[in-house]
Amino acid sequence: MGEQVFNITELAQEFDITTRAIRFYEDQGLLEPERAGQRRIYNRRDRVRLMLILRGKRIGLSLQEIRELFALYDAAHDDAPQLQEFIRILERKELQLLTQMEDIKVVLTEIGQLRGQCEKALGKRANGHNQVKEL
Amino acid sequence: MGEQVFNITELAQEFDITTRAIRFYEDQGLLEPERAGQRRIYNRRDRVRLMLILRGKRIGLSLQEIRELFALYDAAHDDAPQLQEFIRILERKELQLLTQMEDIKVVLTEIGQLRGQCEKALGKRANGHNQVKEL
DNA sequence: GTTGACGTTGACGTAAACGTCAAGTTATCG
DNA sequence: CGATAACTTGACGTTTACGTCAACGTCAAC
Repeated sequence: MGEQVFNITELAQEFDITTRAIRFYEDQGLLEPERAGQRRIYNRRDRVRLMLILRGKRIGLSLQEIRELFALYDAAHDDAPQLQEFIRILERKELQLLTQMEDIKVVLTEIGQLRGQCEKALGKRANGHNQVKEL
Repeated sequence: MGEQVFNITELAQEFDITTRAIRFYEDQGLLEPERAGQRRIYNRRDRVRLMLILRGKRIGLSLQEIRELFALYDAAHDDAPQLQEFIRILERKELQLLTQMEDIKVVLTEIGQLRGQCEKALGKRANGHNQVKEL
């Protein structure tokens, strides 16, 4: 019943990234897996961290920002000034993300319009709904 | 009645970027302003392009991707295969953007929870004053 | 024992997106 | 006219996020 663990290639395959990337995240202080000798061993918590890293990247955070958030979150539980700082960062991020979502909505709308125009130009019927994968 | 035009520093200030960046976008084929002698003169269409570039960047497009979209959009009006290609690119982007929006929603939710925890830890009341924005 | 798969640590290379000079050009103001 | 500000084109530097070797360790299998 030992905790479930993973090695580096398993994680790399699961998340479709390279082992190099994972080691790089460790260099940057984003992961601290156990070692068995010199081999890295990742537990479920490490795996969650990796997921957070990748999601952070997808929404446009730099590795440094991700590290700062991790660090602040870790430190924040017992230090009031840190908590205040953490809240400020979160609020800034929240505003950025809301802007980003607005941008995305605009672009999605435009994409829809452009696709409509294209299909019209191709003589297709805009038959109500355009199935996204019919090519 | 002459068309409204701008110089490079005006645009830089308006969009809070450097002139270097604007020239760089031109190097990359994203802008082609007129010239008065060697000075660049931007019209409203150039300005719109610049806005599109910046919005593209905000949603995570590379300059190359932005250029491809511009090029395809320009060419797409009179070439059916190009139109098909354009549609494919748009659909791929659409899927990416939907994923990105999902990520953002998740993070916004987490941010809300974290802030709640922090404020609780600080003994504050969630007295409503900081509802940064509603979805 | 050695072969091969897998893992490790450096060290160096690379692409994107600019920043930062340097050195010259043009417009304007007094 | 000269000074100054604003603009120009290179050319090289910088940061981020890895990729790409090279050289070595290790462990099970043959």
